[in-house]
Amino acid sequence: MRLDQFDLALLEAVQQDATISQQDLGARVNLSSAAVNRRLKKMNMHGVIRKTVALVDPAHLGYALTVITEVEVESERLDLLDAMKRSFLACPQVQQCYYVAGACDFVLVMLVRNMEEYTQLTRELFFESNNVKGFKTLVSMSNVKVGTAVPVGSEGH
Amino acid sequence: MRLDQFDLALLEAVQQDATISQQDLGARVNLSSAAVNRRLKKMNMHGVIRKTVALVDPAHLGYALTVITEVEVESERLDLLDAMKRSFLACPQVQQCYYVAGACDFVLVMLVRNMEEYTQLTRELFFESNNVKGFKTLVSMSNVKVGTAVPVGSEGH
DNA sequence: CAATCTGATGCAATTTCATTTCGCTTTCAT
DNA sequence: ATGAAAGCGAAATGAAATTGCATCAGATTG
Repeated sequence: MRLDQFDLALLEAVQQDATISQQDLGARVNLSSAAVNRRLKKMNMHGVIRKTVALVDPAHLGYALTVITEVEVESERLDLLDAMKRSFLACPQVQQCYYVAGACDFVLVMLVRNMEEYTQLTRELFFESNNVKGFKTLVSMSNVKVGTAVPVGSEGH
Repeated sequence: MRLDQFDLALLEAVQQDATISQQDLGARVNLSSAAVNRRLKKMNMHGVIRKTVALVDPAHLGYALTVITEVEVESERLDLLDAMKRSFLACPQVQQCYYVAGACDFVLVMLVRNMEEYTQLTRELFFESNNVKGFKTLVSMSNVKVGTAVPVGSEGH
């Protein structure tokens, strides 16, 4: 799908705040609300906008700790990796999981209430997997930036 | 702010999809649309819901690569750390930045179009900082999970 | 124990917003 | 030129959010 300057401006706006009315969006980018509606609908259908969600403050739900874990696997057999991926996907505390090339194999970003919850999770996710050679835990002292906005400025793809 | 079962159910729902109408939400949790409206407004005001945003697919904007960088700093002087934090915050490609205890000092999750863009960013963010002892780059081969939903089930805080 | 205060509810009226329709303009390839 | 395709704005329609109001349950107090 081809995106013009209007689309990009809309994306930039709704990435910051999806509650702005289409009228206001139109005023901001110089378009009628009908045009805004059509463009947003199209971008939703084409998957440019994956979804629109409420971002909840973890602290208010008791999730005070962000922990980053680097996991090294024993075997790279595909079925074993898939099983691990599935267990990470299924775990609500796992906010993000990347399968990476480099020193380790998986990087996880997790949200936990306290260290006990984390150690409990390591048991479930790592020890019981039988395919984890080792893991390194990094505890976040400060979540400097936790953003969701994809850069939109500069050139198109 | 105290959250009851209704609030939690609402949070769970709007974390998945913030476009559901308040009527439908009400039907789902057994509440009138007015009550849903009031509860959502309250949670917005109290910061339980930080914001509601559209999640954009990076690939559609040409951001094909996710890179994780572990940065080790030279000095932990507060003013120097703050300067670094600010430069990370200001960089749109930096999706997340954590200041961590452990082997390294910062963990960054970045979104870039290609490796060139990344090496360019390392120049701006790391080499020009004069406070980076070294950094390790992990390239994501598979973004297994990139979620935003804070766990809501189980016990309250 | 009764009075009262608080916070939250549902209903219904109102207002705001999203969505569709329609006629018009532009672009581009015939 | 000409017709098809794409996109626009204004206005009509339909849906949703918001608010006023009467009410109710639970806690607090005299």
